[in-house]
Amino acid sequence: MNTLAEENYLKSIYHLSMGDENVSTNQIAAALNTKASSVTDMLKKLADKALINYTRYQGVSLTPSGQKIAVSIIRKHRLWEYFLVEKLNFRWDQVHDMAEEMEHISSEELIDRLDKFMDYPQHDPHGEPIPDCNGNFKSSELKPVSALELNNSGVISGVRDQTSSFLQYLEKQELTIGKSIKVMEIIAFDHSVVLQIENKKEVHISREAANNLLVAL
Amino acid sequence: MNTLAEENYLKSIYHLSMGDENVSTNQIAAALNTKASSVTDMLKKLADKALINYTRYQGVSLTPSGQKIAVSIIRKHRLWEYFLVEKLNFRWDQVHDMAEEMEHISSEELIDRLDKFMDYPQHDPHGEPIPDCNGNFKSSELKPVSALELNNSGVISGVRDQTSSFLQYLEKQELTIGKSIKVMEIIAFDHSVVLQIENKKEVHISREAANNLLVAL
DNA sequence: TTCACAATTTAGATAAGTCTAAATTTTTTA
DNA sequence: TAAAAAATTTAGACTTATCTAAATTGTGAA
Ligand SMILES: [Mn+2]
Ligand SMILES: [Mn+2]
Ligand SMILES: [Mn+2]
Ligand SMILES: [Mn+2]
Repeated sequence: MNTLAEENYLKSIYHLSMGDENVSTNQIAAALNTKASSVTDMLKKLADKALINYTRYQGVSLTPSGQKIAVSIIRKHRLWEYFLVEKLNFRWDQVHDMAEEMEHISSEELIDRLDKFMDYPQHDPHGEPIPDCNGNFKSSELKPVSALELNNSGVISGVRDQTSSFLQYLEKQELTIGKSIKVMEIIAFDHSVVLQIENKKEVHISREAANNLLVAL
Repeated sequence: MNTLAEENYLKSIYHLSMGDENVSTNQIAAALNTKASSVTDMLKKLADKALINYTRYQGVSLTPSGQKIAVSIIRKHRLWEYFLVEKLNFRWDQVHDMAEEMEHISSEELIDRLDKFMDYPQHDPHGEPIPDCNGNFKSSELKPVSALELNNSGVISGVRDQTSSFLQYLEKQELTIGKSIKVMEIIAFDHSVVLQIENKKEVHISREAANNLLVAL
C-alpha cells in the first residue's frame, strides 16, 4: 500500500489544511519534526502518486485519494486510542504515541471489526470525532476556550494539543472532559483567562492553554 | 529499539534454532524469503549489536539478549493472534499475517495490559504456548502426527505450518483443535496416514500434513 | 587427500528516507 | 521597485535494507 512515512505525511497535511488553503513546506517540516528539504523530496513522491496537488514554491493540498488515505489513518488512530483507554485502562495522556504506531497496521477489516467490538464509538478520548468505515464524520463543532466571551459557558470536550505534558496539566487543574466551565475574566494584557469549574473552583490559564482546550457550547 | 527487519531476523533465528545447534545463512534466507547475501549483511549488524554469536561461514546462534528480544516478539505475536480470534472473531487461518505486523508495536506495557485484558491466555489459536511477561513458557510438549505409531491416539492441539491454505485444509477435513484422533494405518510407501476422528469419520492425510499437525498425547 | 560443488561472503548497485549546505524563488520592506 | 530576508528547492551525502554477480571458503565423494 503506502509506506509509513507517506502515511504520516498525508495525515499531517490533512490536519494542517483544516480550513486554510494550501499547506507550506515549512509547516509540514515543523509538524513532522523534520527538515524542509526532506519534505520537498517527499512532496515530489506524493505528487507522482497523485495523492497531493503540488506546484513548486506554492504549497500543497490533498487530492481526493490522498484525503481518503489520510482519513483512514485518522480513523485507525482514534479507534486504537479509544481501545487503549476503554479496554486497556490507559489514561488519555498515555495513548497518543502508541496510536501513532498502531495507525499503520494495514488491515481495514481488522479496524472495522475493532470498531464493531467497541460498539462504534463516536469520539476518541481527546474528544475528536471518529470517522466511520466510509470515512464520514462530522467535523468537530468544538471551540477553543480562547474564542469564548466573558460569562460564556461550555462543556470541556476535547483538546488540540495531545502531548502528555498538556493533558497532565489539565488533569491537575481538574479541567477534564465533561466538566462545565464559565469564563469569569479575560485579562487584556496577555489574553489569559480565568475559568470557573462546575460553579465552584476558579483557575487561571494562559492564552496558550485556552487555545488548546476545546469546549462544546 | 530495534528495527522491524532486525526483529524479524531474530525471531526467525529463534524458531530455526529450536533443538538444533547453529543456524545457517541459507536457512534464514529461505525462512525470510530473501537472499543469502542480504542475510550475511544483517548477521554482521546483529553481531555488532551483540544479539547473535557469529563466525564467518559457521552459522549463528542467539546471545541471551538476542533470545530475550526474540521471545518478546513471539509473545506479542501470539497475544495479538489470540486477541484477533477471541475478541474480534477472526478465524485461526486469518490472523497470522496481521500478527506479523502487530508484533512490532513497541510498547511492553501495552502488551502486558492486553495479556491481562484477555486473562492471561496460555496458548495462541494455533496451539503454541504464549510466553509470560518475564519471557517464561513451557516448550510445547506437542508431537507431530507423523511421530505417532499405529493405534496411538492424541488430541489435536496445534500446527507447525500456519499458512491459510494448510489451516483451511484442516478445517475442511474437520481436523480442528480439540478433536481427538487415532492412527488407523500408516502407509509404508509414502508415509501417509489414515486417522480416525472422534471415533467416527476416517481421513487420509499426506506425510507432509502429518508433519505439520501437532497432537497432545 | 584432492577437487568439484555447495554454501557463504564480498563487491558494487539500487531505492527510500533523511540530512547539511548551496542555489533559487518568492515575499517583504524600505 | 530594488534590495534584503524568508521560504523553498536542489546538490550531494549518508544509512538501512535489499539485490545480482563474482570471489572465497568449506566439505564430501572419489
Ligand atoms: Mn492522538
Ligand atoms: Mn504514525
Ligand atoms: Mn502466527
Ligand atoms: Mn513481523
